[in-house]
Amino acid sequence: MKLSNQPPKGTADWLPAEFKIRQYIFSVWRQVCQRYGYEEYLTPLVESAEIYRAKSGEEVGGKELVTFKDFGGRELSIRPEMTPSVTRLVSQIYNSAAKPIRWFSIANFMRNEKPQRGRNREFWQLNCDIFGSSSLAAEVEILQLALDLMLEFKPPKNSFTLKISSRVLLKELFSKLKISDKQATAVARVLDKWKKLSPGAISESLTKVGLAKEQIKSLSSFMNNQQLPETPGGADLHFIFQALNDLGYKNYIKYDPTVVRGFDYYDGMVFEIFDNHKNNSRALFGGGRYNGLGALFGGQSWPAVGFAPGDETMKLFLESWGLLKKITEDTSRAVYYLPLLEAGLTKAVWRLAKALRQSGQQVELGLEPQKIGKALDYANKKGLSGVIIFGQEEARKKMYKIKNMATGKETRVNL
RNA sequence: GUGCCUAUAGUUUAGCGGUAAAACGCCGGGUUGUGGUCCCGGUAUCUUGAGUUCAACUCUCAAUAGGCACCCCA
Repeated sequence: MKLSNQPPKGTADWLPAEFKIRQYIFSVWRQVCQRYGYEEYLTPLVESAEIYRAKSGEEVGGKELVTFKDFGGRELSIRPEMTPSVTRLVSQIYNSAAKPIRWFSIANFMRNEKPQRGRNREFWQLNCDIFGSSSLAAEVEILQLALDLMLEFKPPKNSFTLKISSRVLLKELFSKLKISDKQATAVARVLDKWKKLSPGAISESLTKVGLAKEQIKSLSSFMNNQQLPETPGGADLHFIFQALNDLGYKNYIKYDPTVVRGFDYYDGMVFEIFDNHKNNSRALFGGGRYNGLGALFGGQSWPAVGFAPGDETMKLFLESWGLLKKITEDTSRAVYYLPLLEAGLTKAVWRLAKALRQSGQQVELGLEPQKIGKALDYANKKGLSGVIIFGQEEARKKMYKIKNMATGKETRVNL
């Protein structure tokens, strides 16, 4: 029987060329986070399945969950998101840790869903969070971090927009309109799709939830108003906008009441970063404040604000705006090729390779005897920066030559 | 879960009812210690199964795989 050499559906192999791209994205992420003083952490690939069932919602914590049973009959899941794991981690150390806690991680996740453009079953995410601060300064920092993560890739002007709103605004509005807590969740779901659904479909859905015409009208005028409402929640957002404007991010940020986000656990500021490219018009990633989750593990709750960009959407953004050319076009490697020009020199060549490596050089060794023409051809195709010529002639003179593949120049080095 | 599209060398694609082309890649040679160019050669049960036909890579149906959109979500 012939086995398929394709990776499982919804997963991807990273050949060296692809690996280079991912490494580039990850290293930019890591650098920017460290610049803000964030510390890196990692949790196990699997967690008890019930953590996700309790928290991640019907799809992500339900049929999209990849689970198996261990020998003790415990049901485990491959993580579909980081938030429950990091919440579990923080709950262990929260009381004794110096606050605020600033953490980030770069990890892979699995969701058993139908793959499509920008969405795979296995994907990687950066997770950034601040735990233990209720100050609006935490919101400002998280948003600034999100902006800097984008800007570090040197995107063109107007290539993306940070859209900000707050769940508090909805809360205030719901209370004013006398919408019950029971209705609130369902109403928020509908509002989340404001731009996708037609006005008719929206009022139909809202009527189904039990809202009166007047209530729907008020909701609609709120959603279409580009001005911040004059409420405590609006004042908080105003403070955030003011701070980001002062820091020079004015051109990238915008108030947008249609940003609601699907997850129920958001209870303060929420935001999404939109790709403005016409081929790729979508939310790249989002996040916000979620203060209530700590209680999941029995303890008290604590303030938290964070976000999580994914590797696939980020790569599409970079590709669309032509920001990966430098990475993909430069195939050169600072590696020397040391061919075996004579079978009799095998041991001497191995010793030379060892010595060069010990001095810090990257050396790729020829495994079988090879003509010098072939060796140069090989180094060329692999994009290696130089070839170390060490044959009978050189051995006799107790020296070797380094040939620079770009310039063709040879340098003699005595052994 | 719903809908649409696609399937030909390693890769990207052409092709016509009469037994397969190109480019690039890879391997070998031209060129036995000096590369990138050039030249020559090699590299395909046309996804699988059934049907229509004298004849199917080409038409029909099914299966399988992949992609895209919805749903959901980052």
